[in-house]
Amino acid sequence: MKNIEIDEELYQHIVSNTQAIGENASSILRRLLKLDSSVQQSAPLNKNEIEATEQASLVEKSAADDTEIDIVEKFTSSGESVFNFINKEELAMQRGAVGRFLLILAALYRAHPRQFKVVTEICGRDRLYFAHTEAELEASGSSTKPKQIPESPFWVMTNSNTTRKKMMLTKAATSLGYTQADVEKIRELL
Amino acid sequence: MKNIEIDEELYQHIVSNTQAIGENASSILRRLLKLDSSVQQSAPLNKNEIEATEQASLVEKSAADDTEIDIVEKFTSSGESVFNFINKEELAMQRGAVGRFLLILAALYRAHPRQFKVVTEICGRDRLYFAHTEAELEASGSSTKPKQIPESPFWVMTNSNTTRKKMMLTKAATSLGYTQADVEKIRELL
DNA sequence: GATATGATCGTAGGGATACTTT
DNA sequence: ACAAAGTATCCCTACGATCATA
Repeated sequence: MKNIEIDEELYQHIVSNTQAIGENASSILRRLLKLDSSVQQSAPLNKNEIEATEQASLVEKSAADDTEIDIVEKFTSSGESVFNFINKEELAMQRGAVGRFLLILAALYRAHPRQFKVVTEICGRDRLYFAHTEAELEASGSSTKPKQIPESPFWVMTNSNTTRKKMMLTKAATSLGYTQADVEKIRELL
Repeated sequence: MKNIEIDEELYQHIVSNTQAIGENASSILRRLLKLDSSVQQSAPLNKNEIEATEQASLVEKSAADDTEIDIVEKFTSSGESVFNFINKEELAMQRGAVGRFLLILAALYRAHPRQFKVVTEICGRDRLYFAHTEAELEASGSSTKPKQIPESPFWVMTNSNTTRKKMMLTKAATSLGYTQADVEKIRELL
């Protein structure tokens, strides 16, 4: 993802062409510029079709990268990489970074429920970032805004800027054994 | 100045259209979007809007006050009711009533794109509740908080309590020809 | 300084409720 | 004066950039 700076008026023009809740700038601009979008969002695909498509492209991409064959095979054979638990549309629908953050973490947990506890070691100078209880996080700082990772017994600290949330994701994915390339992909989901 | 986040590929597309050393993003985008560099033009109609407009005028000409028969025929022949466009999980995921409200309206629009314009007649004492543009709603009151109904050319007024939002849904569903029982089901989705 | 981390506080959305109009 | 209907203010919560601190 890249950030560009544009003037107020142009910004309003883009915003006024939003066609879906939570639609991002890229999607709007691609429509306005009549560029192909990688994901066709208006097509009435059902869930199975979407999943099939996403998995296909995932395998394709990973298979092309021969330095990481071992890990790729492990993930794809067990079917347990985060990418199998990520729903792009659900992500896109989130109002802010916190929603996406939690969704990505939930996917990581679902893919690695047993190893997930290693993320517990990721923390700041004083503050804990991940824990099993809300209270632990609250006790480690002020206004940590703990949130439960959906469908998991873990909690995360949420009071940080987006940069730090990305860093947290990066560390978590790395701890769980993802390759540099996949870590990057995960980070960019936020 | 505003910052927007766009994907890598789109960024490259924009960069590759630079026409002067040091040209900024706004300037490039304005050229690509064919926007005047001094005065904001009104947003060009998108495909949906154009289609809706054409369809609307057709309906107007052919069936001015026989809307109901039209609808009944549509139900029985095509079997396209809102319930085919409602995704319960998506609904449940919404943070507040506004999100659900918009999703339900979007489903109603998808099920009845041609007849949907009848909802335009639903309004309060001064405020318009539904319209084709944000500006119309804004002009009809203060802080009306207009929101676009996703994937549709319609906008709704959003600054009301939940009770009124339910009422709006009830009226909309009724106008579109749903039975008392189905109207009730739709209302309760919110 | 320079860097890393913390957490305050400005901003925006949501919608109940107090207020206004009929 | 009272009620009903409708409006929009304003309080609350969430988010996360930015400034404070180590």
